[in-house]
Amino acid sequence: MNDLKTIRGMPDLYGKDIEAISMIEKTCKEVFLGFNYSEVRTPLIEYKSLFERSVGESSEIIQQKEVFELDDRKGEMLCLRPEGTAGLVRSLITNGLDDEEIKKFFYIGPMFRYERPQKGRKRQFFQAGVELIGNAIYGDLEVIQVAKMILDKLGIESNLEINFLGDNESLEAYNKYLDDYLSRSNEVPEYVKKNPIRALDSKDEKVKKLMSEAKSIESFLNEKQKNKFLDIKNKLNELKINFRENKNLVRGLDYYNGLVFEFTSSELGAQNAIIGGGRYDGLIESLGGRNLPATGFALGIDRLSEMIKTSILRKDVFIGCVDESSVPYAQKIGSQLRGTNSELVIENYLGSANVSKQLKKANSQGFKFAIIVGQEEIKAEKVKLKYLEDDKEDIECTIDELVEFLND
RNA sequence: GUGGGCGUAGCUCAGUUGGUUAGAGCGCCGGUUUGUGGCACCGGAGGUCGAGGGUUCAACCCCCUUCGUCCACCCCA
Repeated sequence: MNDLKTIRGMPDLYGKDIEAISMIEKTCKEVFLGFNYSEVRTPLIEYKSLFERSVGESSEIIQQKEVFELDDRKGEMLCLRPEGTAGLVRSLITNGLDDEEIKKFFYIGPMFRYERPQKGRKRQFFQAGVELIGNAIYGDLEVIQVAKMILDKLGIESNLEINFLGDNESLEAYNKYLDDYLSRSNEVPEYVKKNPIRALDSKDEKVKKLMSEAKSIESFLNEKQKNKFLDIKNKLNELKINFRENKNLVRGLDYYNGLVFEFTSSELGAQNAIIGGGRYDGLIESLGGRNLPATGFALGIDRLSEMIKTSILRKDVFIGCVDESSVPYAQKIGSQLRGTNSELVIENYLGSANVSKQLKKANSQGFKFAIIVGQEEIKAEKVKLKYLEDDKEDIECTIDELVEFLND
């Protein structure tokens, strides 16, 4: 009965939706490769325990059962990956790549979270991300530059927010302080009690009011950490990258520390983060690898795609036919054009509409040129090229001349 | 997991206090035009009214259940 429906939060993507998504993926890939990051493809399914150990027991992803679980028939609990970093770090360790050399990786692909869908939030969604692993000087800055370049290339307006969380010790101390501080009130929601640092970006008015009197995370940083943050801010200014310091910015995954950042957009409603990332210095070691520092970010491809409305596909030549027997000649023209220039988008019309309707189609589908072939053209070994966009005279020429013309 | 809105043609949506044959625009197909587009006109196809149950002489409309979708909480990219 309902086996023809898509399942909740996992729509079919077609038309403009997928146009925008694949264009963004292409742009991401170009930028990643341009910074010499190399691709890693890890499986969509991993042991669930991997995420319990990385993303963290206290994160909502694990807490609220936001992972799609499955049984492997041998009693092992598996799950669809809810994010990309854990799998990538796992593969680094699994394949013995966690040596001292600086490594730059990227990934693009679907992620899955069992959440209630809303604007900018699906159960299957697409992320692209980078991980910069090893003792990289100013690695935080490079990663931000990569993110910024993607947004610039896509022409997307956004705001960059940054914060500095310190190391695992200072984070722990701050969490302890908050726990203690918040326990004064009995109006603190459950999720804040479990992970007190979440009180920082809570939208709950009572929590907000309480937090306005609390100490900031800054007061738990030592001199070295404060200087590190100051240095990063100065360098961002030198790079002319605008940012806003947001002392309430925290990330939901337990492994983050040090510099964290988010690119946000006001166009997207409540789910306004389009890129989020930061440092995760302890993660590799805690998963069983070496003690290597690392930083990275993840980018929400679906969210960006909602900000791109205009069609970006270019269509060049529509080749139609007067009658069935002209089709082979039309296909010969088509394959010659494609053979000399694989960038051209060429439609060989295969339907049976009359010439007038064929031209209407060519026009409404946004082609730049149309060619209609029939017996006259075949006999004369010529083609007539019509301008659909401009009001110019038709061009009559041989196929070779046509190839030459379209390659200019 | 919580709260609220919405499910009628491929798309966007009308549909009266429950009443006979469920509509429009866009798109699609055909024609006006048997070899020439953007416009216009004419015609056509396409619906188990999301699904299941109930109330009723009668349900797209009321009730229950369920699924999907949207918005917010929450979470995060």
